[in-house]
Amino acid sequence: MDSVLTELVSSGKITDPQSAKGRLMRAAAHLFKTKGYERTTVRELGAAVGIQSGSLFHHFKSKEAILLCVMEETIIINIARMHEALQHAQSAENKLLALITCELASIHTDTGEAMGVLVYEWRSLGEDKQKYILQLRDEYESLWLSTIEQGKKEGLIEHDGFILRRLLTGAIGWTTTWYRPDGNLTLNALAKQTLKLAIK
Amino acid sequence: MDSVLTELVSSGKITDPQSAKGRLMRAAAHLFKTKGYERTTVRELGAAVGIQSGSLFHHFKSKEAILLCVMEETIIINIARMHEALQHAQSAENKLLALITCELASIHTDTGEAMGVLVYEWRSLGEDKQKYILQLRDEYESLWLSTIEQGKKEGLIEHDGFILRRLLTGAIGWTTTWYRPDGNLTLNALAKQTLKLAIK
DNA sequence: CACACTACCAAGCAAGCGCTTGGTTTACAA
DNA sequence: TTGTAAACCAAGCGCTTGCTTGGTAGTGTG
Repeated sequence: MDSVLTELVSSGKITDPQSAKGRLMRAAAHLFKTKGYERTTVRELGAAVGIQSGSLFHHFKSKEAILLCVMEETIIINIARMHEALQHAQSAENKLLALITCELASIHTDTGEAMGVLVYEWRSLGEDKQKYILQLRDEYESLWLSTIEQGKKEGLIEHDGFILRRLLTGAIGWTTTWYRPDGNLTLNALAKQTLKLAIK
Repeated sequence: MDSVLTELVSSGKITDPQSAKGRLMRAAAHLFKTKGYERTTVRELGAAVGIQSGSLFHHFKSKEAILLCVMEETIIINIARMHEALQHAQSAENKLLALITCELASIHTDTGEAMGVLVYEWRSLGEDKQKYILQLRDEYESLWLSTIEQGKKEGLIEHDGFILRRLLTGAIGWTTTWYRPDGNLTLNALAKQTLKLAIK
């Protein structure tokens, strides 16, 4: 467990992955990612952690609350990790590479399944919950946009900032469907290839 | 209605959009895209075209069959349109621009909602149906890969072909979440910006 | 020991789901 | 006019869904 994660757990900002609730959330992320939220039943969810379906509602007040919690904590973790990664980079190119690597890692390491849920299942949230998640997302995106702006000032980037970020979001997010970390292509190599899209 | 579409309709390869079945499929694509397949009920589907829910099953043998039909015809249409577009381009750069423009158009014009369904709802298909759709998809992808290979031979492209195509797939597909054709950015301008990612 | 609290189970309710059924209307050809 | 088939309706069946309820075992605290 990395230091960013332990810090978040001990400060109470996210659920301890070791706890019963944490294990439930991991199981939920797995099922929501592989089967989709709507096709996952509370009975499957219960069985995945070895309890009755009704007992879930002792930990969460609804199925939707589980989904929300998974999404919320995933964003919080990855915002924190991105902040951390940015601190070790100075030039725009290094910062951009750090962001790309971070985002790829968020999809292909521990938070991977939850990130998939975040992207594909947000429509299953009620309207007000969607707004809340979108708000967290804006915080995350501002880290990207300010780095890209620095890149434009340094003459590294020609594209419009918003368009470039959105194209990159798609390119990186889509890797969830094809990239496998245990294959020939390392995550860092993929990050470099992706960086090459953005800069000349 | 473009000539490619009329040809496909009159040869019986796809359903006439004017027919009752065609209107139903368009309504289904709209609901599946905006609400998701699982969250769309046959009662809503019926109401959208002004018939009882049970009457749907006169046209399709199941709800899943509607989804499959929407996906199938959408790929067929867009394969045909891409073939057509490639015939008017010679250089790798022009061909690549044609492919990008075509794919963007597929997402943002008449087949747009159905394309969204194709990308986001394939997990709702049974296993054998998924395989069938994947097969059609391979046909579509081979058009991209051969064009990219031509680009590498002409020294236009540095990236690995498979990786580049997949990054572009994501970048283009993601535009469904943010690009609006009625805004300031034209579809052709967006295509050019996207092309700039791929080539030096 | 008594009390409170957390974590859970067993049972099942109300609602909504996809789909079936039997019958009616409409269109058109013989 | 009659026969046939397509298009549709009204009703509802059987099942699954998310969630509730009432109760119980285990654990720590005064």
